Amino acid sequence: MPNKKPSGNPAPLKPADFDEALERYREYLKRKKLLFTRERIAILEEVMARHDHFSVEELHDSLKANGKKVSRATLYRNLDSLKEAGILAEVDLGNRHVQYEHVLGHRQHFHIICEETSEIIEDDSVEVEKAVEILARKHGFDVSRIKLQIFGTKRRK
Amino acid sequence: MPNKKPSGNPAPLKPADFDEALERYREYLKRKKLLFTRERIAILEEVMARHDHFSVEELHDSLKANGKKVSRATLYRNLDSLKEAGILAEVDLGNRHVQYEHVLGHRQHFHIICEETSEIIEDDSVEVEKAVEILARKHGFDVSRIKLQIFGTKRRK
DNA sequence: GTTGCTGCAAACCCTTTGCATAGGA
DNA sequence: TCCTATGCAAAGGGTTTGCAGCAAC
Repeated sequence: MPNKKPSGNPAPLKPADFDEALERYREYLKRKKLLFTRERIAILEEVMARHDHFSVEELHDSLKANGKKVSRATLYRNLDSLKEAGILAEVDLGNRHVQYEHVLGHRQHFHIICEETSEIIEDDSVEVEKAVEILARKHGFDVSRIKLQIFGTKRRK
Repeated sequence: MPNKKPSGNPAPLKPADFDEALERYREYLKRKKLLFTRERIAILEEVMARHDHFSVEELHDSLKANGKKVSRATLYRNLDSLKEAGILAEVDLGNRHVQYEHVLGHRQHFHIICEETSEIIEDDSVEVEKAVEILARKHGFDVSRIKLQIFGTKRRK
């Protein structure tokens, strides 16, 4: 099933978010004793510039389109560090492809996926968060990340 | 990260569940004008007999171990129909491998995943379900399936 | 008997890896 | 300069597909 652009209430990305991401990534790299390379910055820029869900291939394409030459191998080698740094997250949209979205500058949000049209809505809910928190506590867990996909169909009036 | 067996409050599987699954699958196949083959039944048996999370490879192994020869190709070709019939579901345990669990005979449940030990706990929560329902309604959605993964770490006392 | 399903093996696609070279610190 | 990161191309692993034979109905 094809993917549509998400809609709903995504939190806006402030211009300062790239700087924050850069700072965070720089600290992460230093902490892990990894180098601050031109390719890593290019990938970070591209990740922060995209506000949709994208595959590795699409990220590779948009890097190329913007004149930033980064090989696929390098891309793959660096995605995990962006995840670990809390900048990037994998999303499951029910379509068997690994897709990503940047997470810095966006509120926690969940995905509501229409099984008929593949429309994707993003939204958050304090009530869901609270209920999840209570469920986790019950088992002695401290929550670090919630992945929620709601599959269903949109009612037409 | 390796996988441990899930624990928590999984609903028990009644002996009648296989019959129910068989009936449901038979109806599904008839409706879709697909044949009721020996291989399809063997796969269904194996899927219903396993109460853990399993990969396609593991399912193939246990079929073989039980003397049911089904080729990998046939296995792959039929998993989608089991999903569509509402008997099987994919689960995301954060480990980049596609895994399955049978869903018939089990209550809806969520996965709580420890990021340190990979321990997996399964449990449900009416409160979470209600909050999700409300979130979906807000966008005009009828919910058909909820996938929830809670990542965190288990507190040690 | 007809049509769809299965098994095999090859093809495919996405991701990872080995190695020589380039480039941060 | 030292050592890590990159690019390339090849390897790897999981999944899909074409085709000939086989099994449901």
